[in-house]
Formats: sequence, structure tokens, C-alpha cells
Amino acid sequence: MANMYCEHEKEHEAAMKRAQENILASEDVEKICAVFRMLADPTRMKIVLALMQGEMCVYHLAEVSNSTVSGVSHQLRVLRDNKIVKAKRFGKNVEYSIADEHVHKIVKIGIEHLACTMEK
Amino acid sequence: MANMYCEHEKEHEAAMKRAQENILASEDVEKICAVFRMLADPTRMKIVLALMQGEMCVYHLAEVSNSTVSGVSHQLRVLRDNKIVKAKRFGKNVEYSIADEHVHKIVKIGIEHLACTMEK
DNA sequence: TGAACATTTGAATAATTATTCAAATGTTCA
DNA sequence: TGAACATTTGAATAATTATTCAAATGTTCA
Repeated sequence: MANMYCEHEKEHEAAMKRAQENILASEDVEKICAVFRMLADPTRMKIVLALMQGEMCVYHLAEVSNSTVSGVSHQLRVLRDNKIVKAKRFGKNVEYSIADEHVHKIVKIGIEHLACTMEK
Repeated sequence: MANMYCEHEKEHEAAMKRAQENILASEDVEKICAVFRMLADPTRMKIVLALMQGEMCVYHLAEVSNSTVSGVSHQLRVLRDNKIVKAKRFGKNVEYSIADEHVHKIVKIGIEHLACTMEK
């Protein structure tokens, strides 16, 4: 075969086709990113890691994440908007919790991945 | 019990303790975030989604992600630095692939989570 | 009702980061 | 060696976003 771009051109182009037919073609890429973007900030990650241990109110989350109540509340808003956490009011307090089981799974695998890459 | 902060104070403080004893106390929070930060950008996510279908060189990745070769190369560098992808040179070309199985898992669960939250 | 407390919100500021363009580096092959 | 091509790199610019402070809203209880 003359004029090859690279040694594995056939396989690469087949993979490209699969990728284009797949989710990549859709407008969902931005939405998938948004899920991970929620976990990409230290304050939000601390909030999520804390809530993985149990439900908590805003004041406690501020303390545990070494942040201010206002700052945590801003981040809780975006976490709520992106369905990472959910809120329930109890009187003057609002109790936050992890929105669904996928969040637990994702974070756990992220930690596993990190552990793996560090031990090498 | 007089002077309660909130109805579930006991449970919340227990969860706080667990969180503080846990990973939260360590300096690893930033490192965990870094893993997710890699998946939080559309260009990088397109690269990763493409590579999940098979190995590819830079030129193909630029095409499939609707980006420039230079832009993709910049992103490939940070993906490599964070152990999300790995590179292997074949003559003039560099073939990229997903670094390990955790990356596949994380992205798949992210997509599942999205699907779940959308159908509600 | 109004005082006390918990949470949320908006606007401003500072910091982070993706993209772009030009130039450099690596590799093959005649 | 040097021409051709693939990839990488550095610096500059533009855009995104976390944090902060002040003010607003929600809720309880005397």
C-alpha cells in the first residue's frame, strides 16, 4: 500500500470511525465534562468526600472543607445544579447528601486510579 | 439536649469525624481533583472518548476532536503528565492510548450518571 | 412581630487555563 | 546532508471560574 500516513493507519481510522459514530458525535460531550468538572475543584471535592461519609449541614461542610459558609454555599449550588448532591431543609438548617450512587463509584475509582499510578 | 445546632447534629458530627480521619485530612485531595480535572475539558474529553475506541496518532485526534494539531498536542501533554494517556513513537508518528483501565471505568460511570439524571 | 441564627445570592476581584501562532525538535528517506 | 512531514514547545491572549464581602432571604421562637 503506497502513501501510508502511519504504520497502523487502518486500525486508527477504524477507531476514528467508531468514535465519530459514537457519543463523540453528539452534543453530550460538554455534559459529560460538566459531571467531571464538579469533581475537579478542591473545595467541591472536599465537600463530596465529606458527604460520602454521611449527611451534613452547610456549617459543618464549611468547617470540614476549611472554607467559609458563603463559599461552600456557592459550591453547593453548582453541585446541586449538576445533580451531584441534593438538599433537604430541616428547620433553619439544610442537610446535604450525595445525589446518587454513581458519585460514590466515580470518586472511588478516581482514588484507585491515583493509588495505582503512585505506586509505580 | 439543650442548645442543638440541628436536628441531626449527632450523626453529622460523626460523619465529620470520619471525613477528617479519612482521606480528607491528607494532602491527596488536590491530586484526586487533578484526575478529574483532566476529564473536565471538552477537548480532552473528546480525545479520551476517541482513544477509548482504539489507539490513534495526533493528526487523527485533532480531526476527531475538531481541534488543531498543536492544541491537541498541548492537551496530550497534560493528559500524559497525569497518567490518563500514554504515548509510543512509531517512526514519524506518535501513537496515543488510554493509560489504564480505571480511565475507561471512570468515563463509563460518568456517562451512566448523566443518563440517569437526564431521564428523570 | 421582631430578634437570632442558617443559608443563599450578587457583584467585584484575582487566579487559572484553553487556544492560537510561530518556531523548534524528531524522524525518515532520497 | 537536506527536504518533507509529524509532533512538541513557548509565549501571548482571551475566557472561565473560585473566592470574598455585603446584603438578602428563610425559619424558629419568645
